[in-house]
Amino acid sequence: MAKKHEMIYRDLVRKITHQLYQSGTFLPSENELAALYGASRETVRKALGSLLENGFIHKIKGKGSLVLGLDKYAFPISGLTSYRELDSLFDMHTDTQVLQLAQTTVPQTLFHLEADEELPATYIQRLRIVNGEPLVIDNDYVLTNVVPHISKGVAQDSLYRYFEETLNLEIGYGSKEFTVVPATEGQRQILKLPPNSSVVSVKGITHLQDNTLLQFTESIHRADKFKFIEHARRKML
Amino acid sequence: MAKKHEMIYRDLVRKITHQLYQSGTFLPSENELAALYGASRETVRKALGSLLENGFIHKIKGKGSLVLGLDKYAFPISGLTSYRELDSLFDMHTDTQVLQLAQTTVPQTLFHLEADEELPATYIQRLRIVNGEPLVIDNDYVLTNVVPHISKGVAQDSLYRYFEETLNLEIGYGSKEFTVVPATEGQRQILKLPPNSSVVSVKGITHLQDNTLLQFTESIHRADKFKFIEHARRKML
DNA sequence: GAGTGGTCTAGACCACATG
DNA sequence: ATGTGGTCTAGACCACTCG
Repeated sequence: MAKKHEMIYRDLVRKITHQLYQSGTFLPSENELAALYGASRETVRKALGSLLENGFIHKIKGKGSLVLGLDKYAFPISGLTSYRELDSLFDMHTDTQVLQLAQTTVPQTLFHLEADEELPATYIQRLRIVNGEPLVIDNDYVLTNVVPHISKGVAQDSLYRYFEETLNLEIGYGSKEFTVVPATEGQRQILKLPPNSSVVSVKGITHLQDNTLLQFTESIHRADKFKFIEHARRKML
Repeated sequence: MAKKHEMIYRDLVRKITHQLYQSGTFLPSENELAALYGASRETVRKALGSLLENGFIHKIKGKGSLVLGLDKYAFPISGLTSYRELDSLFDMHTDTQVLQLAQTTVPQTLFHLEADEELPATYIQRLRIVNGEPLVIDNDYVLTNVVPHISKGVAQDSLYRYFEETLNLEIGYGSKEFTVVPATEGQRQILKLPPNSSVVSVKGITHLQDNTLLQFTESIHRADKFKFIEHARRKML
């Protein structure tokens, strides 16, 4: 399962992060890379496309692929959504507390569902504690017709690992919506927030590769600790 | 300047939004589309890649390209950053008020610059009023060595239009950082917010195609009106 | 003019889904 | 067995940059 353009992508990421290719310099040309990796130019270009998407390089026509990475004006990291995903990259002494685990249905108003829909689901509420501070409340609704049962041990560990490694479900795509809302009384208590605090609500819907609806999520983040960074290219469409 | 894969992309977007291809159904196969548009399959695939990126379709191996768009569980719109970009898509009775326009240097602490750097820039502060409500304060610092002068008329209209159409500058790429912070006294007054309000700060850096640093921006959004939606595919890298 | 990235092609083989 | 998308190739022509 080793796709060539992914191998090239990973190798280039490694060489950039290890500064074998330094920021401010140009990568070898596409033809040179093709020769280097024994690949066609289009395949190299696929790898470079991934580097572009993730903010590692910027391409300049007629000149080459400029390494960005550690540019002095660049913001720290690209494409991460809050601490939940930060945890997996850095060591942050993260703890997870399972607060609730029960059978219910997906709350209709929260996710803009039609009034008459009843979607049976396992409700999991978890508190994410980073460096001793309660930072995030994850509220997950996992549809029962896809995942019949979820144990406390699985909730404590990782839902995604359970889905992918044990159940062999393949995550496909999803959408997320970020808004800032006043904290509810319950959220204030759990996150130990002062009165009139705001939280960042990240609502998400996740589908499997085969388009099956899997999961609804609302993550409640302490607003003062929330950060989202995005790298964008000018879209010419 | 009509790139084939863009033409195909635009045509497919049109047909999806006009429901000639309805959500829940599959697009014609890649081979059929190639024949339809008189293009090679790889070119069609480039167009489909754009549709994928923008959340219009989901591809399933062995089956086809599933149209999403108006799926009943999908969130409304993908890839937009708040009202600033919403305005350009919908008619929203938007007004812009130029509050300040002056020569300064880019504030060092705000954008994590090194202490000894002095970047001369034109500072523009603008208030965005949507449907009579003051929603966003845009603070732009446009580097003087790239754009020597900006008139009030230009600030009132659109900086980007001026950069691209009049000065023929090509926007390349940028990064954005979203955080939630307490409103300053000045922001509270301008946005007419109650005490102890929070705002969403979107800090951005914009580069030109040739990698020249163009602009620093901090947009201050009313937190209760801010929304950001993202479509994500499972990344297999 | 030589080198670069941007686009496009016509073919090939594979893994997967479906009947 | 057929059709689908996923990957890869070897070549072509273009627009751009730079000496």
